[in-house]
Amino acid sequence: MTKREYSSKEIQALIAQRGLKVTQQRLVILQFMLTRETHPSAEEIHRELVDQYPSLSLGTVYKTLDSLTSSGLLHKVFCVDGIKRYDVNLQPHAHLYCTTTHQIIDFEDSELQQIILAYLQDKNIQNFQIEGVQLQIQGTIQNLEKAVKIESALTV
Amino acid sequence: MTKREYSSKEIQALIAQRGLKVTQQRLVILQFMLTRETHPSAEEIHRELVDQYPSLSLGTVYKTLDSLTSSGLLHKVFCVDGIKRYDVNLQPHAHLYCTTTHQIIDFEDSELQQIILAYLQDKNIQNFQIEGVQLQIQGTIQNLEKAVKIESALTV
DNA sequence: ATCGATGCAAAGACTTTGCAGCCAG
DNA sequence: CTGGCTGCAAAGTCTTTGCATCGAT
Repeated sequence: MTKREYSSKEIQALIAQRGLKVTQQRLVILQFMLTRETHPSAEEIHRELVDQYPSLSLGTVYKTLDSLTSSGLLHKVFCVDGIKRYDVNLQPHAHLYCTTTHQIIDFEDSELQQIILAYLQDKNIQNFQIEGVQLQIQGTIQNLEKAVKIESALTV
Repeated sequence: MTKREYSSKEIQALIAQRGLKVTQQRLVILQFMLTRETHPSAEEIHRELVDQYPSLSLGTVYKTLDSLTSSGLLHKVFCVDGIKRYDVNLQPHAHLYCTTTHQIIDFEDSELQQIILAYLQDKNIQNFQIEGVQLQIQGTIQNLEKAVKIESALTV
């Protein structure tokens, strides 16, 4: 599964289009999220970026994740461990959750999203206005060695 | 959507079968969970029970939820709000999550579960052994007054 | 120049832990 | 009895908030 690369210009545009000021912190955090397949928490993001940007504060990471989320650039991920995690949300996708390693990996499949949404719209649930669906597929990663390789290649 | 009633004897048996001591607190908390369609957090459970059982402490609620979860009587629910919630419904089902009130309501639909599982088995995801799926449907409860009525009818 | 964004620190919310005493088995 | 469980309080973790200062537009 490959993510396309985003230039600094493109990332600036994504932020500006939402009416947010294009600050160094927002650029850095959004860029970080765009290069990740995993779904880091605020603390993980801060820990990974603070070496390169020592003045970046944890509070700013939280505030930035909030504003990027309310402007639709990120989504919160639901997760049993009770920690808020974030996901760059450019297309709808499901999550593979490994019950052994607790990793969350993207599973992009627009057909499946379509099927679920179509089914639900057809059902026409009483008194509930659907905004979206999130699917988590629980299981175990089989070929662990290979999976870890993929992971580390992505997180360089 | 109707839940079957459980007698005190049955609830005692559920606890004892797992090798846990049958204490007043565990009885009360499990009974409370069994009568709910929603998925309360530890604090909500405590708030609702403390009037009737004034000595019940919040710490005990947390510990009880932990032991009931590790013995398989409850499940943790995946939830974007970062709060740990628990679920007693042992049949597979989806959750309706209201982004306004943060309520989680069960949505039982075995056909939908079948459709999703069949689709995924057909896809035969590489290096991943599926154990199950969890679907969260995000949106807003429309007819709030009516919804609250349903709610209170269920929780008597 | 303006107003939103940042950094810092303090407060807040949620959860876990430690331990003395209690009670189910 | 006795080992597991409870209640209490303190500590821990994660997140939000308030405010002076800064910087993008």
